[in-house]
Amino acid sequence: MKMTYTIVELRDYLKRHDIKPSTIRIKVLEYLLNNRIHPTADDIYQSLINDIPTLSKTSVYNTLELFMKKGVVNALSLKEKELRYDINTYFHGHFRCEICGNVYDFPVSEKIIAVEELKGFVIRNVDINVYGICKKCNEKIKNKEEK
Amino acid sequence: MKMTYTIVELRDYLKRHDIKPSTIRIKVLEYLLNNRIHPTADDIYQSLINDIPTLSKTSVYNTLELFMKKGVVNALSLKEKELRYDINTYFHGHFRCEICGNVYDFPVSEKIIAVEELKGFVIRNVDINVYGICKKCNEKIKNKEEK
DNA sequence: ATTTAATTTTGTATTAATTTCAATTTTATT
DNA sequence: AATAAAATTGAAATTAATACAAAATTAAAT
Repeated sequence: MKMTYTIVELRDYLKRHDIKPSTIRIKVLEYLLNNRIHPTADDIYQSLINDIPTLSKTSVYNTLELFMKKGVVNALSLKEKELRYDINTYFHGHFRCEICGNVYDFPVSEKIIAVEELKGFVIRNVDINVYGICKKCNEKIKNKEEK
Repeated sequence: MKMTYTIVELRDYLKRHDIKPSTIRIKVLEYLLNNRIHPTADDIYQSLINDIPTLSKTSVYNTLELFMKKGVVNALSLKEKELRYDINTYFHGHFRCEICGNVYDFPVSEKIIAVEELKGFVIRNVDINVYGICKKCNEKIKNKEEK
């Protein structure tokens, strides 16, 4: 894992979001900031269990729940069994490749929800989820066909 | 339930989608066409169990799985435990009210995914999911505050 | 510093939607 | 009617997520 953030930075990040910085919370935050792969709770757990041998899954869930409430992460519901978590809370879309399973970010205009039919509706959250085959996997398929 | 479709129409609808029209499939299709509430598998099961007392949940899941494969329905993943199913396969967005739980449709331009970052990507499906408070629930809240 | 209170973390048990799969039933074919 | 193919059932398994009480840690108060 890349070590891009100091403990002080991580603590401050949490404090700014009104979260008391415990060891677990700092580690989960560090993982999310350094691994922008839209991980599942289990991804995070598996990665941290080496560092914190006493870590429980419940703690990971608790932490993510708190992070969501405080606006640190967003949950992604991508037609999979497991939820994924995204530390990038800026407005953007997600593309999940049906072959490799990777999730890509892409920019979207917020204007798309400025429609007559939603006047009077209070909008809290917008998810743009696209499913298909990513560029890499598509090129692999093309190469095979050409041989 | 509104009776808007004849058996012949339902059978033809399935046949056109390359699905052999069994009783269960006709009933599930009829329910989906007449109840455009984005139902869960359980909603469908609970509604049909009166008509077909021997119906099993597995059959509902099997039918929905087949319908998805054949492009009759789309599954909605709205950050709930259960998946919902939508017989309207035209491009549109979904708004789920966090208070009443209702899911509303709204129009979206397909252009939103015409971005540079997705060039070379094969797009199979697009979900636009919006979360918040619907007009009705919002007006109720406003009225309470005014009293 | 020690006691007390508050918070966080853990671990086990539970929940519930979905899946698996073999057995049964129904439908279609010869 | 017999046989083959397809659809349906029901029970068991799976598994992500939740609930919650006990344990551990941290913070506050004396």
